[in-house]
Amino acid sequence: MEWSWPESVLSNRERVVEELIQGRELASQLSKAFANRSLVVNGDDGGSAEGIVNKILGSFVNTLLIINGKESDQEFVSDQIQGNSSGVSGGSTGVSDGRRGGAYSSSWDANHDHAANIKSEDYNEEEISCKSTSTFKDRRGSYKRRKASHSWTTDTPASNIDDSHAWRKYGQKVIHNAKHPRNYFRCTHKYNQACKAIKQVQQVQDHPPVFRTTYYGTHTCRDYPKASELVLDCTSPRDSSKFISFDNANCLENKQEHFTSFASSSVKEELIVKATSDHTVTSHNNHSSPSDYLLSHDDLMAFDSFWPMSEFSSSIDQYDRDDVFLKMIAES
DNA sequence: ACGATTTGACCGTG
DNA sequence: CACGGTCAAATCGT
Repeated sequence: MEWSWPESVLSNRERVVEELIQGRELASQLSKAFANRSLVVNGDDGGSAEGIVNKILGSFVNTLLIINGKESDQEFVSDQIQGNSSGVSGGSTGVSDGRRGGAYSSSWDANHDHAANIKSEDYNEEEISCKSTSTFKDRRGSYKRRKASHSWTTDTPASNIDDSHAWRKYGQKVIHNAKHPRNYFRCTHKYNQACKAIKQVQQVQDHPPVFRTTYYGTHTCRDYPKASELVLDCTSPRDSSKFISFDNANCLENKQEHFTSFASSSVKEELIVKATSDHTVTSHNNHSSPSDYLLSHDDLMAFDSFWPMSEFSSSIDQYDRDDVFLKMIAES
């Protein structure tokens, strides 16, 4: 039952999701930057609120470009980003091309060789179902080595930073030329909710201890305290122009309690964030229909659930998202 | 008893 | 063939 829709359709679809997720993560960083003034990103200015805002804008511009099929037009990209960011931040350096500064490489360069990187994300549904067959035991250790799926890295002084997700360790490996072993974690809900999120934690420095956590994949599970309550509802569900609201002061104001409580509980120590998103989306899922080029409900749910401690929540009612996306794409 | 962790085996990739 | 990512039986912790 293999469907073989054009890969570009699927890759674009997934890339849109990844771009949105990245934007959301950046938004969370921004909130942390506000909550914890000491946040540093990768040693450059990317940790400033302004820098993060620019990256967020770049991420969402990417999304629109992917949808429009204009992502290869780098002049267009630069114009869009710089124009937008200057309007918001009062004229900054804008979003870099992702290589400069090493933080959050953007999709338009990361995806030039996208077709060559079409590999399976480990544990797509096909593989899971395959493993439940008679070959389950025989395929022990079988996997597709991850190449460059959406990932980001944080450096922390402790290995057990609370990122508000439930992780389960599934492996530890001595890494060549590394002093410390690498630890592998998957989401606790990998099986009961088919959550694909994993992370790797490795100590990269002794004194002071620095633990590098690399996240792969996105949480599609819903295992965080009343996340739905964090979905801001201060705009009309039908107001698609505020689909993702980063500048809605009312929202932040109304949810200030949530904001501060999350920030204070999750940022316990000075957090040094090194963002190195190697932003190539990989997938060879072929079971989607062409209409899935528009984000599916699951994708949107995944996006919405991805960042549990994000104070910047989608202000859209979940039941209206498909409509909103249709409208957004049409408007773009 | 049950879930989490440990750890050696397995296997794909480069 | 070395390396690194994952599996799963054994073990541990509550």
